[in-house]
Amino acid sequence: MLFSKSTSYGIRAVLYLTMNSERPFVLIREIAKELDISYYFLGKIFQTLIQSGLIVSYKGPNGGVKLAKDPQNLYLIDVFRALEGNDLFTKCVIGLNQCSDEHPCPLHHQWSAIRSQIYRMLENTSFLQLAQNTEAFDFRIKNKKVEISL
Amino acid sequence: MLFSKSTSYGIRAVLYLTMNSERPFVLIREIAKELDISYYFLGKIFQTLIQSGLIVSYKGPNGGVKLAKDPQNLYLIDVFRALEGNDLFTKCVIGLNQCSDEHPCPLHHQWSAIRSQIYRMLENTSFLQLAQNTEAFDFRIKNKKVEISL
DNA sequence: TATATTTAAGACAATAGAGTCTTAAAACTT
DNA sequence: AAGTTTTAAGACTCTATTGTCTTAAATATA
Repeated sequence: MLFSKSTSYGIRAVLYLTMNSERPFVLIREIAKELDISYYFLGKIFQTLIQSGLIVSYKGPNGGVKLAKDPQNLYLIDVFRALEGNDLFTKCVIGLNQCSDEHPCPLHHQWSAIRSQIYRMLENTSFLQLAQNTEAFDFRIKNKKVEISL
Repeated sequence: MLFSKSTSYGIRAVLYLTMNSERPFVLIREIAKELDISYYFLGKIFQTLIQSGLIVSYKGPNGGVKLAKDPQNLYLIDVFRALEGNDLFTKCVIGLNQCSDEHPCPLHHQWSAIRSQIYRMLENTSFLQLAQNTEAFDFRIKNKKVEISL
């Protein structure tokens, strides 16, 4: 999987905040409920995003979380780096301790090309774009309720 | 990470077998030693590859493992599917239970394009090619020994 | 037949990721 | 000041992956 669960949840949550960026603060509890994510787990994820400086939080009544900056300047790569780290872009695809353009592994060149594309996608996609497209095209951001058959 | 450790080890081991495909059977112990992989763990990985029909094994003296078919017809995607499964190509990139071209998630279209490239790379790269290139260009397939500084 | 070699399979341990809960700290309300 | 709301942080559990070990089964050799 490209994204861990933490990263997937983080991206969806930040997108939710972007789509609600006119509001002062949004409750983590609300985001968790709206996106069908465990409240406790999402709380942990926000701790990381806050420590990374992407999100600002406020305690107490009327508190919650909000974007630390304009969603126009907030990119997928920011959330990815905060939650997933940078290994995808620095480590050898088959796990060798030394692998470079000069001394590549057998998959190095092919993988480098694809990895650059992933990087460009994450680097060039802002949360503002995502939010606008999500609204314009009604993209899905939450799980579909499943019918329980008895 | 694109590949789990099992998949990375599996790819390297199958490549090793391809580069030794003139030999009747190769010991798992030898592969493990040559590639700096735990013998026990590699044994487990070979069990899966054997059950998937990619590898043939033989017990007892002069036994070991070998490719089940010509490396010209053995592709990265085969080992990937056997060890990693097919989730990368079927599941939503941000983990939604329903996500399709008709009802996509916000990253669906961008990710689909990249995912197709990954698929093509895995599908089009045979182990024979990998082995030939590895020999021609002296690609790395094992870890570099690290200097222990006292 | 007895012994050595090698994979097969199951049990087990260690680690990391995912998920839950409790208490503390901060901020507001009354 | 007391109580309520909300995030912060730490402890803890659960699960999957990774890694190790032991025993069984198959094969060859002497």
